[in-house]
Amino acid sequence: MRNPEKTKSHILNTSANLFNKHGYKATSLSDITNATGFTKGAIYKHFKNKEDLEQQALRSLNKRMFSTLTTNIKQATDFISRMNVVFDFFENYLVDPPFEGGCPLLNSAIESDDANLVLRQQSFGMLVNLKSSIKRIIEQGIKHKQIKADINTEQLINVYIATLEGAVMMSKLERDTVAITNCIDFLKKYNLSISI
Amino acid sequence: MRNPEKTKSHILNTSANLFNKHGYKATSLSDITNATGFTKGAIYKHFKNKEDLEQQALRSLNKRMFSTLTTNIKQATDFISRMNVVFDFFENYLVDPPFEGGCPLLNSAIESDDANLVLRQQSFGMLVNLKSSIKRIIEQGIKHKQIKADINTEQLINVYIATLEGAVMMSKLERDTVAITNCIDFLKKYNLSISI
DNA sequence: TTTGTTGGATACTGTTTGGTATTTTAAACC
DNA sequence: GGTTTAAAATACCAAACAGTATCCAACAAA
Repeated sequence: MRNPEKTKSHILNTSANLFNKHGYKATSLSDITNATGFTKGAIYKHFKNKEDLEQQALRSLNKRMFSTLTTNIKQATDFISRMNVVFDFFENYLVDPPFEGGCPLLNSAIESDDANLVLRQQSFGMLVNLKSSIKRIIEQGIKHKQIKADINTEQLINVYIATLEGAVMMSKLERDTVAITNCIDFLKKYNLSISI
Repeated sequence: MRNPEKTKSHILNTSANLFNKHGYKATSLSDITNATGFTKGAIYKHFKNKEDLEQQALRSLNKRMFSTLTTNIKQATDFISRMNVVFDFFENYLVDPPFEGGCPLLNSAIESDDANLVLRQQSFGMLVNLKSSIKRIIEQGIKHKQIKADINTEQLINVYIATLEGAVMMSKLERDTVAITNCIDFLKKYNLSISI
């Protein structure tokens, strides 16, 4: 029962989880072979080298992350409920995680430095995507007069993301959801204050 | 010209910078010997093993972090200016960094997992310290009627730290101080809104 | 049934890793 | 000035690492 595509996606998914949970540098090929049940032969059949696997794994996490986020945003109809989707999404990293290890954007951003240029660029790209998703929500909110028009959009985007990502870090470190729920409550209250 | 104490502190400081910049796992002993000019003999004379060095290095970063923060807080006299000290402190991670690589709390919190228990506990301890520093500022602010008494102290602490840490991550990734200055501006405006 | 192709296992390699044993060398003391 | 002590350099080690070469076995096509 051979299924090369399934093999590749299995390696990709499990290694993505390992990378996100333990770090890219800290996850060795033998960790991956142990977790997948496949051997190095299978890995090097489908991926050029470990760096390539790391990049494709992060891209996979990226896709998983944004596919659920954007579909959920689309189902919401106004500013408040759309932002609540974003909040739920971050809260789920701790309450009902789609994969272990917290937010892949946060993790890859912190780990990647100049020695790991491509990974850095991918993290950067994820941040750009997240920003533009939120930007759309805010601009729609202004356009449809759901929130005040005089808000500083770029600033608010940065505040949302910083607060949520920082809260994920805190709640993960404390193994306690208080930080993330506190931050979300705060942001929700703020959203009400700018609502019309 | 031998000076064992100086040797130890030199190894400690340079390795702390390397750990904070490139990661604990990613920094090898040969990286440290190259950066310090000393050999493994010197390292293992002063430190039990690499793990011990990592822990002492993080403790050193912790001290450096909180010594400047607490002395600066003491010099401020009211809630607004004390919180501005905290904001400046975080902003300096990007504007005038005391050491490379950003916030050691954030970095060690993200990298450390169950495989690195002691490092995790140290990160946790740093977060606890930071929280209690801010808690004191808020409580003093309430006590001296500088801010409203009905604010949710624990929530606000979490919001401050999350926003600042998240902003450090963003600004570091973007190589741009906009995120951190935006977040600080937002928090300053909030502080004004709760001031009496 | 045989043959060609390719997915995946196995065996192997050179390098780097953290760590140790030993040696050299600088200072301290008598 | 010779001897002791300890700091640091050197030389080594086994294990782990990423990566490669080879081999085997499953499927497809003939």
